[in-house]
Amino acid sequence: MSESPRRAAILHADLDAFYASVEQRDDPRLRNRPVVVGGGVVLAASYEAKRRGVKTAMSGRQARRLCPDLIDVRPRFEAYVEASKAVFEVFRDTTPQVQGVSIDEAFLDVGGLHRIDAPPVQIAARLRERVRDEVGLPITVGVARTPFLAKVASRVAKPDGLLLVEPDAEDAFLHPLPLTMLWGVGEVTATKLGSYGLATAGDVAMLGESVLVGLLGPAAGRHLYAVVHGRTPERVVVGTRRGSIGAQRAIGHGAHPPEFVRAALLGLVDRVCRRMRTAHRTARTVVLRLRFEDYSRATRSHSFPHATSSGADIGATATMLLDAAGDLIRERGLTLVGVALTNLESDAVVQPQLSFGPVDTGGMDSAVDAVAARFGSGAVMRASLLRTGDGFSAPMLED
DNA sequence: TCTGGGGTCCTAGGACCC
DNA sequence: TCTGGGGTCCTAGGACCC
Repeated sequence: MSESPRRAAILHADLDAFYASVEQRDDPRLRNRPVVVGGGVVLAASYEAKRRGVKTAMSGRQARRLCPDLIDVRPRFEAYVEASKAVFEVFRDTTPQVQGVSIDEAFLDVGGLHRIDAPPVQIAARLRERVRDEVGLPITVGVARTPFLAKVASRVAKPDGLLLVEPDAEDAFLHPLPLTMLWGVGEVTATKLGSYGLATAGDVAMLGESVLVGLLGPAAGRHLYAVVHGRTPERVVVGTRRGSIGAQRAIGHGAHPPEFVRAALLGLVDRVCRRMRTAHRTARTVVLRLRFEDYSRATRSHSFPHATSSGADIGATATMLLDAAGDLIRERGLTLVGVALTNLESDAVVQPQLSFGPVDTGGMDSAVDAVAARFGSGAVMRASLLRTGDGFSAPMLED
């Protein structure tokens, strides 16, 4: 195995203040003005608002206190989905190796584009122009050897920027950065490390891996060690499917009648079941999410022996979990209820399970023949033959 | 400064199996 | 009678991301 060339060929493309930029694009009166999208809570803030201290997830009241001339716009999610699709078309037109991260960002591997006689930075510059011209939105691109470094580069370059991190300048780029600039280091970890006098990536780079593992646990410790030494995976990951589908609803403070909570929960169940069926998925685990007056949280879950998409089963299970959490709810006061479906499977797996067998005592070959005779040779390709006490049985997993 | 609606991944204990 | 190690699944909680 030969050493791969150290080349900055990963782009991280990240739309700036995405929801707010779409609103400013569609309504000229909002341009160059401090704009937030969202009602009670800030979902997105334009850079004019950010410069005044307004941040995502801040309450609307707090935001208006900081910025009295703030313009508050209701979200238009369809418009954002539409804009996202248009931007991702530009991404995929640039390279087939696109790894979506969220509605407004993606990693692009442009290392395999030998036909294009341009270095990755030029491809990145062209991408920015195209998104600006064709979709009308500002986008920042970081270019580096690994997705992680590209992500940090785009963070540093925001807004409306382009930043290349050359492979031989990675430490010089990374080490002066405060820990919170590193993707995956949040408030809790930064505070913990800060209590040991560690403020920058360079500070952490002086520590051994075992020290970090002792501080943060095996996974987080090893990950951060790899991060500060530039040893993060070089490839983008394409073709993964989501692992859970959920919905939740804030129901406000104060007492809520149990029937109200139950109805809200069943409404959420209905929503996630629809989304799941549209995605041709089934779920094996139902998770009830709760949040309380004191902002503490709790989850309750139940797994089925087999995956299902049945709204009736999922609704009954969610209701059962809610009833079982009755004491907790009465003690702490409920402010949010949610449901998530996890352990998702492809719905082909729970197509009618044709059970067949035991078929033979002669061995695998005759079992295969018997299944082929009954269901056609194609079925054998997709059947699992199970050895039983007296031969083989063939549960038909797909039809 | 008290916070909306989506997600991902990791940890840890207990049950259960070999 | 007491004693391993290793693995998987389930449940609950927590950190983090946008």
